[in-house]
Amino acid sequence: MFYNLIMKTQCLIHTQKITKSLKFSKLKVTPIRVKLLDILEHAKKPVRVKDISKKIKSDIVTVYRNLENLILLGSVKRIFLDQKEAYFELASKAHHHHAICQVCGLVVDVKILNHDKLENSALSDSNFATIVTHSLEFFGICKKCK
Amino acid sequence: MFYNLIMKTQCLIHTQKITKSLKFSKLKVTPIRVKLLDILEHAKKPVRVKDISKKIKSDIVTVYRNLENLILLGSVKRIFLDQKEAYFELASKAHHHHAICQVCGLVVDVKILNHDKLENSALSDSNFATIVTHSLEFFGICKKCK
DNA sequence: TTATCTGCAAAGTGTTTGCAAGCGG
DNA sequence: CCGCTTGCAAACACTTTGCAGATAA
Repeated sequence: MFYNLIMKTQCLIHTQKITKSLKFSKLKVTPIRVKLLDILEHAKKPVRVKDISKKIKSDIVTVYRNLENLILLGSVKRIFLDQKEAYFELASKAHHHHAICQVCGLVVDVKILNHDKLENSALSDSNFATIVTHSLEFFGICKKCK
Repeated sequence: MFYNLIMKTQCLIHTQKITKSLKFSKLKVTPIRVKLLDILEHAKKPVRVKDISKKIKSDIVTVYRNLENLILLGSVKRIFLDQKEAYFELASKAHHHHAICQVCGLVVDVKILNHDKLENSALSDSNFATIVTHSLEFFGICKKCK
């Protein structure tokens, strides 16, 4: 009972937060957007457009357009895990990388220290004026598939 | 004069090398394949299918199929620089990364030490059984565009 | 009410597949 | 001559665009 009440309260707070951030971005608060952000917030790994579309039962085009908006606003990041399709993540997650299982496709987050060192090293070797960001993905085999 | 002679000799040697490697792979030595490998060998940055197709004046499908063969044989690597299209590089190039200019699209190679350290760090943090490889791309602004 | 948002249809782009004709060994 | 290779047409998958009706503010 108590647990349920707590969950409901947390959901309420959570939805309010999403609503607030949409309003702040001058985007209308539509059920689709609330659900979309909710999915991203609770996702444990980068999500694909079709997954979102299926979960929230809305047209895939609408999902594309909303993600595009959120990317322009800086709330969402597009991730490249393979050439096939795009994956998406909340931009507010701390900078991290991914390990992808080459057998089953499992994706897990990887935190690596010394980003600055990496980027500085790249800076000096590339003769670029600035390095803005980087993407780093590891490919291997997870314990289940070994 | 001398210079020309040297160049011609070098080209000859080079073509012979390509021919040999194709024969070794049990692939027929066709003009398209020789030209394709020649382009890859002389490319200073990852190349796109359409560039190759245009340069060697052959159907884009043929280029796709030949690249696919060469990838299976381990001679060529597919690179992901953006979501749009695939880029290709000779696999024989030492493992390295790329810095991509967000303004003009310039791509330069970047060599970073300590790959093993990176992969070991990922290994311990991901709970994977093995890390086979990784891809690392830097995004920034080149000196010309600054 | 009005500007924004959504769903459907259709177009665009990169990649793959099927098949008949061409060519290397 | 045989089997691999090529080019063309068409299929495919992901993404974007156009537009009319629906909806949040």
